[in-house]
Amino acid sequence: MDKQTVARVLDEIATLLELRGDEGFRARAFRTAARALEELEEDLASLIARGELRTVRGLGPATARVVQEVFETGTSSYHEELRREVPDGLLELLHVPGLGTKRIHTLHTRLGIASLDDLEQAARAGAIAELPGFGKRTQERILEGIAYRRRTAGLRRRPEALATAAELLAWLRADPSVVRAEPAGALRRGLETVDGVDLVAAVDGDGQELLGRFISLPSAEPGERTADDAARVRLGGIEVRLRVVPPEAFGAAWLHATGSEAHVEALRERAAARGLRLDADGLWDGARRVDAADEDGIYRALGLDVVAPELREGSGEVEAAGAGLLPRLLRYEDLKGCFHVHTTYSDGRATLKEMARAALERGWRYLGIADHSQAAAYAGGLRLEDIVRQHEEIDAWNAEHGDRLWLFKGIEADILADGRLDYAGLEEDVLERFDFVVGSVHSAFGSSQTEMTERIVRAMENPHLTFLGHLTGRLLLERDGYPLDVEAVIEAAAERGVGIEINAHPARLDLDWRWWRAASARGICAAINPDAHDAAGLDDVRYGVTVARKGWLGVRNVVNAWDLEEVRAYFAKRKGRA
DNA sequence: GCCGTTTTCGGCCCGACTGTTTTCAGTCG
Ligand SMILES: [Zn+2]
Repeated sequence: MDKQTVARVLDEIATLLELRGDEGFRARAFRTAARALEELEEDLASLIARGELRTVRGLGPATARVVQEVFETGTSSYHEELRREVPDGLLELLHVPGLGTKRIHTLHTRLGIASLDDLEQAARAGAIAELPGFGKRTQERILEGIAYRRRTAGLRRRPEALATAAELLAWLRADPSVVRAEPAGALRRGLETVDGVDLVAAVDGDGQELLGRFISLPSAEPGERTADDAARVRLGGIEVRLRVVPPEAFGAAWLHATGSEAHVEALRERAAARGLRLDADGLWDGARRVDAADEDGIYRALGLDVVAPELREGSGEVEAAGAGLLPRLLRYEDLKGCFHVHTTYSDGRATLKEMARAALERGWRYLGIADHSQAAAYAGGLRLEDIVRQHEEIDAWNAEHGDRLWLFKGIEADILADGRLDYAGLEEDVLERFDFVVGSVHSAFGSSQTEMTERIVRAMENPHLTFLGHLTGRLLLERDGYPLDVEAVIEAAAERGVGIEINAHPARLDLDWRWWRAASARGICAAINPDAHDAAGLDDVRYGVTVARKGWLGVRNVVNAWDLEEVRAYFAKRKGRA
């Protein structure tokens, strides 16, 4: 039982207390305890073994009891009691933008609302606007939030989908009848969200027995057969679709299950033009199977370079593959570091040195620290004295370890409502002290598209700005980004030589891959930034690499795939305009 | 619920923004 898990229970207790309408400071105490646990330098197990839990500042009798119980048994009776008391539906309502625990409590007690359906009914009937503290606008926002929730209900983000795929692939590959099993569909193409997990297995025999066991997996809800050679189950709320084929048909089956439809259609046309026929079972010359047990063989038989799964979106990749014009795509191994990493100086959960060591472990040559700026007060944004302290620590690190891992001094500066960068109004040129500046919008999401676009374009007028951070502000499956004329921003960024971040957090993946061909064509550089708040978060750059590949990007387009000296030169050139 | 003592209970709490108000509660990053 790790401290993160225990902290999550404490956080949920706090949320449940708030939903129940308890006095706010009690809930706060549980949240404080959760943070205290996260920031614990020491191992939780040894602390408990020594009976010193209570010595941790922020843990008192009640919270320490919960920690101890969760650590020993995996659950907390207090937590479970609250779960029984508070309707499950109330937790779901927290995902509706504009609704927090207080308002949900009010909705529950005044209108008996305990689910998304209840909420929708009440909003449609106009009952919510009548409540004190609520109004017409709030009611509208609630309906918008419900619609978004409904629209995205069957979708999953990549980490969850990949974990489900891995679990079932392991199960398939352990089966003696399975020759080969692979993921396919949108997951394999690297889409930011998927409506399910597609798997293809090559099997000895007809696979009927395997499909039978697949739909009655003990860990899944009972599934169903969808065709002679296919079935689907739901596992942890995710739909998993499996097709089984004989080994000689695997290449074509995998290709079809991977898609996209547009890509496969383009391949079919290409086959037809060569007098061949491509279907989900093979590539055919009349009745004769063209040898294509693997995908590569099919592409080659069609006179094409192999198209990486990420590019198979029907956007000219087949023509490019025929002309030998496919880009050499970025790989994870190309990365030499990354920027936009948080530490305990602001809201990170790992210290600067822990993050630096984690970067070393990954074989990186440099790391860009970028904590929050002072406007992000809640996130512990850096005040001027914090900046000085952090820069001293970075200088000391570089003096000692800079030959192995160089730390760049960066900051995630808020783009304020008027388009100024945080710190920009001060007498001394604070932003000048940094090697790079990531500019991000964290407030005033409600403005119009014109205002938001002007605000971000204005931020780019500050010559210190190096990268635009999570440009559209979207949170996948939580909310759309704010309204923004991305094309205009790209145009302005190109003119001013500002780079754009591929925020690699799996809930952001922002700027989206769909923009990157246009952006790179205008010479805009990408930075694959993990926005990491702990060491494990650094590995999110892998999701960012997928986005870059979907955007047809290669090493030259991605700043953190460059050598240390090149990055230094890039930053210096940006600063030179100041 | 936890802290910190002014040892027995009062104070805790980041600030901008929004929508609801007509001075502020609630949400959010
Ligand atoms: Zn941010």
